[in-house]
Amino acid sequence: MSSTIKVLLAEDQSMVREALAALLGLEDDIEVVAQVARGDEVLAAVREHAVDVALLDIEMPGCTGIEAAAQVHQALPAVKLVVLTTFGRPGYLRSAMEAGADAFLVKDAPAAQLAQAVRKVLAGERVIDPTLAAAALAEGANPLTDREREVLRAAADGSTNAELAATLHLSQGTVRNYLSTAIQKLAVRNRAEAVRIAREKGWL
Amino acid sequence: MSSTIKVLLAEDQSMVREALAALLGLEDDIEVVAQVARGDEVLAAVREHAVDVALLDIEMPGCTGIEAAAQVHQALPAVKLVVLTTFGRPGYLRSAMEAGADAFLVKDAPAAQLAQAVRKVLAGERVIDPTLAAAALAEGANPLTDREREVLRAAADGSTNAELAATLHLSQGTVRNYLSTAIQKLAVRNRAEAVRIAREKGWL
DNA sequence: TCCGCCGTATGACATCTGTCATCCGGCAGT
DNA sequence: ACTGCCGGATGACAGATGTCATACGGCGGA
Repeated sequence: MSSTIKVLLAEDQSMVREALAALLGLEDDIEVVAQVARGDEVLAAVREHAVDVALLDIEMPGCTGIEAAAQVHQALPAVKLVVLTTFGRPGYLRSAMEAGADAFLVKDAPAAQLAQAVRKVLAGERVIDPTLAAAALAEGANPLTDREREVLRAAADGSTNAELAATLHLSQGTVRNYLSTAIQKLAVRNRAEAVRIAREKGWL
Repeated sequence: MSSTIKVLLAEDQSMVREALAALLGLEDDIEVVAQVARGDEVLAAVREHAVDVALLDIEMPGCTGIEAAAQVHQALPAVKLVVLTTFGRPGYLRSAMEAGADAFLVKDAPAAQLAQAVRKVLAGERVIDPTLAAAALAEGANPLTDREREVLRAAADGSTNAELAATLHLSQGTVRNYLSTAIQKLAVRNRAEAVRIAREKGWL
């Protein structure tokens, strides 16, 4: 391999993004050819700059890094995808893998792993934290149905049943039913706990 | 000034911390002499390495960057303090200033501001985002009493009144009273919304 | 000294939430 | 064709939550 690895960085916080760029800039074989701050700008930037590896944060405006990964994976399957996240939520790992990600890193891993991951995915390897992989397998899949998830997500901001019913075009009773089943599936006592647990697991 | 500026970096996510170190390492006049991942390790590290400027993230295990700032400010008032945070919550800015911080930066500001802020605080200047300063002044002070805040914080995880009463050694009725007054002060409808709003404002 | 606020508590009341049984239509698998 | 699950709905009920009036001791300011 003679030429450098072309990397795109997608991360909404400029300071973190540019800091990561500085970090990768220290590596001789890696070049950050593009930076974006929104999920919905990833695909175009990857195309434009003939990127080898895209480094995607999950929490971004526009669309999540996981959705961006899915778009890139479908349009340009040769591009390698590294998903980088603050939260080591097992559900995120699962979704990232289903979206076609080649690596999944949490931001509290040592910085050296970043450049290593870039090189490894380019060599065809997959990079996943074994602890997290175990957790993802242990906890099983998301037990919530689509509707239950939507209602729970809408309830996360403290909306009342009446408001939920209005915004989701459902009857109040139905809202209560969905929340009730979600509460039972998550083995908790009330909607607030349900929201918290679903968030922690990356199921929201 | 002939010698370099000695900086301490406190940030719990290693990847971000080391990336910021790489960023600051590009500056000739700045040297990162210490890195810690916990708030409660800041003071000792500042002492040990004769730090000129401490760069503190707010969200950290052990204690928050704001608490760490207060400790350092009291013990070693000559050390300059830069508070760095993901969330531009006006209440955070207010607390940081009260704790003796010299600069307050949000992570989605341009990376170049970081090194600049380090130099400016050392020159005796204060660095504060004007928009955020305006927001902090506009929203006024935290209207919640100590107890109301504690109860609200304890309620944030979805605990029930009975659980709150038990952990806080209060009667259930008192818990309800505190939550009720907090709900009214924040002009919301229920505890979940109260938690959300208080979080957003940095009052929790 | 008196007023006001805080922390704490009680009781009563209205409303919201969570549970359960039951129902319907649609759709996928066997 | 039958079964099960999903989305959607109703009604009844129990328990949790939010509101209000009221009370008491302590403490700080006018």
